[in-house]
Amino acid sequence: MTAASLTPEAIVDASIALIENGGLSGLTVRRLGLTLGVDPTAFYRHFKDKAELLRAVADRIHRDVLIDLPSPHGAWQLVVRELCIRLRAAHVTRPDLAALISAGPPLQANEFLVTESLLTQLQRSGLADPQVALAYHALIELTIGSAAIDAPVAALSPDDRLAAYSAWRRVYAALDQRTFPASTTLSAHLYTDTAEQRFVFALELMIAGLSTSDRRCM
Amino acid sequence: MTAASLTPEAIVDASIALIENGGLSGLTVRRLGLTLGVDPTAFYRHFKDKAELLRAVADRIHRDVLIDLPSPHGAWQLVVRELCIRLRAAHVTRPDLAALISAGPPLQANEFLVTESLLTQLQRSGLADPQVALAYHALIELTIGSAAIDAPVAALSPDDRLAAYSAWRRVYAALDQRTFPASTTLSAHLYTDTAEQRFVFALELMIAGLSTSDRRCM
DNA sequence: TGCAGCTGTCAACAGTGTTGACATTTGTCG
DNA sequence: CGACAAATGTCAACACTGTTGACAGCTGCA
Repeated sequence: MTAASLTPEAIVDASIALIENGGLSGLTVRRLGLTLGVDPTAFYRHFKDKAELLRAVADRIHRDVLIDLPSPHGAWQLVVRELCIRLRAAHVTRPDLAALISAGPPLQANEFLVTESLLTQLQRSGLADPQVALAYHALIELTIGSAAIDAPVAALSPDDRLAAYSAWRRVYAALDQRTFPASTTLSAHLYTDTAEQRFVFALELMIAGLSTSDRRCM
Repeated sequence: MTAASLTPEAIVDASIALIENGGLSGLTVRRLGLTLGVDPTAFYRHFKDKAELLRAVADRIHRDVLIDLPSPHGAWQLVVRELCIRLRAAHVTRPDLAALISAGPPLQANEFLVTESLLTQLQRSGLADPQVALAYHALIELTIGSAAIDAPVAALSPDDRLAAYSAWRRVYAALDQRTFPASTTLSAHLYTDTAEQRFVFALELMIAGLSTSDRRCM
């Protein structure tokens, strides 16, 4: 037992701090020991692996998704919307972390809770059970995928981010107009606003699709 | 200038081969030199970085997305559907590779072509230009995100994959029925069929949403 | 012929995750 | 209370990783 100077919680805290400035690659076993004032390998007394640590970090991040969720009895569309926006935000603020959420069931407590919340809301939509499950997968893939893609940009300062966006628009605008007519024409509308706004558009698209019963119009 | 025994093309070929069995982490500079029968550091004569190599690999993968694309003059919904399915397939067969496609404009030729194709089709939908751009972002995030999430599972053998899926269903089924009523009830419908089928459901949902003009029904 | 540049080789550096042996402290039980 | 066992932190080391610099050889061109 030993009145351990180190606890799993403290290690996860330090890990998140390291990730928040420096990205996922900023979290190394040696740096972890350094910030905790402890030998690097002491970490292995509390976690089997670095992978196990990362799972614990992911779970900690999921913890904040559910607190103060506005009444789960409103329109299911709004609750689902809010849930997904929060889930994305939780991932996007920790660069690269979403990338390690592979397919598969959650292995930690808080992940189960998020899943349960989403499924509960989708059940209220009146969809049949198989469709509820499909809708769940669809929302998760969009949400986590969006976070994984945007995380590197989200790590930039607001100024740098806007600069990056306008630079990217310019890349499309500078293409040859003959071979890339659509790209050049639309360049002014690509990467506008924030990545979250663009995500919300996609999310509402998907939720709207779930709301209409006759959704097989192709 | 020396009848180089090594070419960028050959290096990219070997890199893809290494990635296809062993995932992204299977591609190391030393292993690359080993399979090419050459000193590991010879690689740096043709690429500035490993990052530059990865960008070249990504572009090579995008090359296969557009070939033999069925008539780009059919219903735009069907062409977009096919494009996204191919794009996802191209990424999912190379584990972890989708993860390195961060936000931002393509930097290589073939990526520009894929973007141009998608934008062209979306223009045919009759949406206004800003909505076309938003739709493009939405589809890309869903497609690449889905690939990034499913890639690790796709790397398994078919048997192992089905085994994993049923194991995951069992995880949800085994939860406490009181605190996780939705998860336990729906466990039989989670992770059914293939990941691609589930993706197609999400994709059709989104395309259907784009097809209806009055899509703001929340 | 000679020079210049491209190309592959070798040794080395700083960094990574991880393991084993060792020492110390702590809690539990006879 | 004393002794044993478990838990915890320390240290050195291993097998990796990407990357750099100096060196040597070959090529093509002036």
